[in-house]
Amino acid sequence: MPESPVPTDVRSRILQEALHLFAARGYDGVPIEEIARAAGVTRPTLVYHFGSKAELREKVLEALLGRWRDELPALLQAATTGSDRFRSTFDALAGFFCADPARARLLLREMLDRPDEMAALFRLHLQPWTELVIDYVRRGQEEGRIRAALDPEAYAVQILNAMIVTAGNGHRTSEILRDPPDEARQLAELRRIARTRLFNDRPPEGG
Amino acid sequence: MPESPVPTDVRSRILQEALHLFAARGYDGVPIEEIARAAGVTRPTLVYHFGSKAELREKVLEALLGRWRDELPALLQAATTGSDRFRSTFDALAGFFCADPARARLLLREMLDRPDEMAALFRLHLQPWTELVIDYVRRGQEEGRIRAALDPEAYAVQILNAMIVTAGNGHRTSEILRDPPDEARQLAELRRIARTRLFNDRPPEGG
DNA sequence: ATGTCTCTCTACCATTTGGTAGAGAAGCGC
DNA sequence: GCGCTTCTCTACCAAATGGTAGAGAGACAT
Repeated sequence: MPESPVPTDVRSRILQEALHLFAARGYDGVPIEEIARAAGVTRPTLVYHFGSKAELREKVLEALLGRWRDELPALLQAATTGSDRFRSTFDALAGFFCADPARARLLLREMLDRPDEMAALFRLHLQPWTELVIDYVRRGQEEGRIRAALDPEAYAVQILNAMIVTAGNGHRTSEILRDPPDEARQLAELRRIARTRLFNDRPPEGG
Repeated sequence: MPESPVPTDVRSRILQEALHLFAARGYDGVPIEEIARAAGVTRPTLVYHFGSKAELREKVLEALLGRWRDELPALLQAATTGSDRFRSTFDALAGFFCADPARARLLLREMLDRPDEMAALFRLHLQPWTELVIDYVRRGQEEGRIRAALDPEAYAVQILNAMIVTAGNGHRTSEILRDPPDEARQLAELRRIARTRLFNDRPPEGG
């Protein structure tokens, strides 16, 4: 169970508890009183620091996207040095969300609750990186390494979506089945799905 | 915009409005007063018919899963008669959710809000069908038509998840990009992703 | 010591919300 | 007509919730 250490700073503690509670039960499902209690303070202290529940929501989201934005470059750069660039990139991205499933769950919830604002935030923080990936795919297509019939934008959205859902809901969503695959199996298959669709011809299959 | 016709029956009207409002803003985000108003009655009338907000939630979910369960057999059977069984099955399943995106969104929300109860309901209503699909994949693997390295359970969960997310959030979630693909493009690419991963060797690519 | 700034608390308030009580209307068998 | 059931309403209530007021404690510079 990947749990972050408890920060000493009050604001950080509130942000962290809010992230986990909002992710678990949704913005409307969690009274700020409960967030404050989890952070070891009272409600007025919370609103003193954040002004209102709505502003707390913004700050939680901003912190999450900010961390993503700050870690993405390092992740993607590290992904260029390994022997299997596809795998490195995939695992780095998946690792970010699996490090704390609450991140993925909060993103899912916010995309459902406020799709427009979320789209704007995504564009603001992440557009350069998504375009970088898409350009990379396009180049691969010109060079013949990547399937020509692949739709780069749709492919990227699909794989990213699948990753977020799996990271956020992985161990739960699969319990439809008699022998439900665990998160690791799901991520491994997702990686194979993504890889098989991506590259033009790959001798049998690895991981 | 796929909109269902307004039922004359009060209970059905309430159920339909509840489905759409819960899907749009979540169970905790919608007062039953608003649902009642949308259905053209007052709050006490709603609770007269459904007992409580929680029971209304159950009935909405039950109606959704029930309809799915009732339509699935016909869909899957129709899928066995076409020339391209994979495409028929995929499109039939996608069509069910795209007919009203609120269905997919409600499922997503409920999986986030109450994963355990949802897993139980899924098992109850849908397990036979999922197992049928998985057995079909296993047989295909034995016959060599389907990739041996494919994890049937994980594959099924991944594709189903992706379909639900795309149907529920398709036109929104992709707005990260400068040139966002519409839902049709996303579903088409998802179908190619699923097909490419599934079959062992398929001359170039179709749809 | 004194004033100021930061932070936290207790006590309070207004609104929203789910649910209930009880009355009234409409249909129906008799 | 009369009683019974079904359905809907207005009026009301109690609890939960977001937010405010104002006091007090501590740090710190002067």
